[in-house]
Formats: sequence, C-alpha cells, structure tokens
Amino acid sequence: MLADGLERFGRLSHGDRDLLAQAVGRVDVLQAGMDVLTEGDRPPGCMVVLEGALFSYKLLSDGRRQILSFLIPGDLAGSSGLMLGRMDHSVAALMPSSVATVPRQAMMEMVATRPSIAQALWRETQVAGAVTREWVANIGQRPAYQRIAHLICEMRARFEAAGLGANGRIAWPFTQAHIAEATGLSSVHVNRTLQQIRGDGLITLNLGTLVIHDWKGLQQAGDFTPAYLFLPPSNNT
Amino acid sequence: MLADGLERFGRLSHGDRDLLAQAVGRVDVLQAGMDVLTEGDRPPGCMVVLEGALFSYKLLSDGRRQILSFLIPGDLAGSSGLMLGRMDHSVAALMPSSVATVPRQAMMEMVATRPSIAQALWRETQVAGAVTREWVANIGQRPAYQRIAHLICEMRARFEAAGLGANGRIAWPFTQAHIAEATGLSSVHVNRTLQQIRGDGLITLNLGTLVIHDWKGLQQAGDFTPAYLFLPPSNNT
DNA sequence: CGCGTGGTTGAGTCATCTCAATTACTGTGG
DNA sequence: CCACAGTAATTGAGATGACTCAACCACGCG
Repeated sequence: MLADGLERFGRLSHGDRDLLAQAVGRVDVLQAGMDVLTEGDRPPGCMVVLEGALFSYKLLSDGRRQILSFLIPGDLAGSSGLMLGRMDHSVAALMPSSVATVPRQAMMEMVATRPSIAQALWRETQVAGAVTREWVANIGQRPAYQRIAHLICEMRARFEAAGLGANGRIAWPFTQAHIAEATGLSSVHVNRTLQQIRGDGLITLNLGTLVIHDWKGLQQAGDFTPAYLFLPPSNNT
Repeated sequence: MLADGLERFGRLSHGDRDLLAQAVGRVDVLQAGMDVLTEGDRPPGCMVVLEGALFSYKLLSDGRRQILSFLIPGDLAGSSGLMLGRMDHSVAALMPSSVATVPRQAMMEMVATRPSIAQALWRETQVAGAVTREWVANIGQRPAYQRIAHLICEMRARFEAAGLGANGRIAWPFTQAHIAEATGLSSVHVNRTLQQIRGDGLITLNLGTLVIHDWKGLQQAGDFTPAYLFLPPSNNT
C-alpha cells in the first residue's frame, strides 16, 4: 500500500502505517491506455502503483506527447497535485495495472497531523524532481545512443531496487514508441539506435524481456551514474 | 528574506516570519560565474535570491552543460538538497548577485516544528517540479523557434510576477549562450532563431533589455500557457 | 486466417550542429 | 583619448543526426 511506497522516503511508525492503510479509499484495476489523472483536473487523491506500469505525460497543442516519467510498483502518482490543487500533467496506464488511491482529504489531514508522513511525501517530491532534472539533461544534451542507453540504465536500476527482475534481466513493458516519447526522438530513430545498442552486445531486447549483457558498458554508453535516483545504498550495483 | 520567498507558497504567521528572519545565517555577494552550490556536496543550507540572477545546472561527463532553471529574486536554491543531504545539481551566479542563506540545521528544526513552513517548502518543491516538467516537454518536443519563444514567455511571466519589469519590458540578463544551454540548442542556432523571432516583430532584444511587442503572438509562437507556473491569479496577463 | 499492434527497412529531406571567422560592444590601462 | 583585450553577437559554409513518409514484416489473438 501507500505505506510501502512512502517508506522508501522516510521512516514511518506503526501508527503512521496504520493510518495510511485505513485511509486507502479504493483500489482500481486499469487497462492499458487508461488515464488515471488528467492535466488541469483537481486530483482525487494520491495514488500508489501496486502492479503494472504507468507513465506521466504532457500533451502539446500540436498533438505531440512528451512522457515525463515511468511509474512502477511502489511509485506515487498525483502527489504533486495534492497541495497545488490541479494536475500539471496527466498519468496513464502503460499496461494492465492496479493502483490504490488515498483520497485528497485524508492525505491533507495526515500531512497536517503526522510530520513523518509529511516529510516522507516531501522527500518523494524531491527525488522525483531530481529524476526529472536528469531527464532534462539527458534530453537536452545527449545524442540518441547515449540518451536511450541512459534511460535503459535508469529503468534497470529502478526495477531492481523495486525487486522486479535481477541480474540485468527484467520484464520490459515499454514499446519503442514509449521510448521515443520519453526521449524526444522519433520511433524510427529509436528503432535504429536500439539495433546499434544490441549490435554492440550491450543488451538483448525482445519478447518483452530485456537482458543486459554488459552493465558496465551500458552505463558508460549512457553516461549513467545512479546518484540522482537516491536509492537505498545496497542497490547501487 | 526567506519569508518573502516562501510566502508565495503558503501563508506564514508573524511567528513564522520572525523565526525565518532570525535564522538567516549570512548574506553573500556573488560575482558572475561563481558557484553557490555544487553537485554532490552537502548543501550548507537553503538560499533565497535577493538580487541578480542565478541558474542551476548539470555538468555532463563530456563537458557539456545543461541549465535546469533560472533563479530570480525571491526564488529558492538548494531546498531540495536539505532533506536529501546531497545536491543533485549545481547552482551558479549568472551576474553579480546576492543570496541569503539559512543554515541547514536551522531549516530542519523549523521544518520539524512549524508545519506551515514545512508545507510552504513542500509547495515550493512541487512548483519547481512542475516547471522542470514543462522544460522536459519544451526541450523534448518543440522545435527551436517554439522552444526559445516559450522560454522567453516563461521568463517574462516570472519576472513580472516578481515585480521586475512590466508591460513586456524587462532587464534581460541572459546571453545567447545561456539560452542555448537552457534549451539544448547550439548558440549559433539560438542566434539565428532569435533573429527570426525579432524579424517577426515579436520582440526586441538588445543592450540587455527585452521588449515584447506582441505578447499574444509570442505566447502562440511558444505554445505557452502559464498554468504550470502556479503564479498568484492576478499576474496571469 | 485475418487483423492489429509493434517492430523493421529504405530513401530522401531538413533542422540543427560544428568549425571558423568576423564584427560589435565594454571596460581598462597607457 | 586611443589601443587593446575580452566577451557577446553575427555570419558563412559544409556536415550530419535525426526526421518524415511509406512500405513491409512478424507475431499474438480472436
């Protein structure tokens, strides 16, 4: 539940955990492609991803779409809209997924009365911000090959930290079109660049499974350093 | 002081303001180009820009630099490093500037004891995050002309909200190289694109002064909507 | 077995980049 | 008051990374 997601960002007491558990309003099962939160709307609450994968995005006036982050089990969605009262971006399911929602009202009360919960939420916002900043640098400065390699590295680090996959073998839910929208490249170019990355022996990617053959090489290729993810120490392979 | 900067993000009591005022450790005067915060370091505290302009940035391994945001009077720097304990980016002065610093220790105490201050800081983090997300979309999806127009719109909106400049006339502290590093373009291309924007009669830009002749046209050109800045209502011209 | 989604390929185009000078402006020392 | 240095802006020319358009292929599913 939410407590599990938040615990990565600060210690919670038993009381905190109980409160969070009781506050869960409902659990939704989502089909691929469904929106959970919409830009401009007042969010119904704060959500935790239980299963599957979501992505947050912005739609531009000409119809182009920029993916801002990928959300995997344990990640929060909509926490930034809690205090601001309005979503600045949308969130949608990438594959069949389930999310638990804690109503906004309940969240606000806990934030006001439980400093440890408030601090954990603040930290979560800060880490999400650090990741977004790395994306700005990735998209703004790195050429396609590095950019995609970097994204793959980030996803590996986060998947394994979440206990999904190990030893560089993970279930990969993203299409090349998703990678394109996340990196600001065309899907054709993503396709050709992935072929190069594979050709260089760094990864295998098919049937929805990613295998990283040369973790060190991939990190170098993507200029990747996991510091910005602020993961707990043990997972920085 | 800090209280003025924070008050944009939540109401503060007289007690809060007094506390913040007393907590100010020191005021630094900075020359252009000086670093105030360095990636990887534990930040000495939370800073407010008093005068001038700063920018936050990331340095990549090949020496390229991505500017992540511009900071003008009233903006905070380093707040994200407070709880995370380490800066994920650096901050430097763009021109002669002054900043007030509240030591980390004092900040942490106020966060623990003053919910209104903690909430204001959290909101500040959320708004900064929303702005960064818009930058991802800007850099990832928009062509050079739109991208630069969008940045100019953002800066105008923020400058005027901060009471610096009015009626589309503002003191413009950014060089074309800064714009290039912020938008992920080469400075040569920024130069040529600015010529187009000027040629289209949207702006005049020289001698460090920006004049916007056609605000509506510039916003359209940049696909700009100020919602993501979460400015107080009155300033959304 | 046909349809849909996702992946792959080819070919031509264009936005943007790099390299390399040149020009303007500002402040400084002689 | 002028020569000079340093920074910022501008211009030219050629190279290229990435894009678009348009097919085509492969697989999974009803």
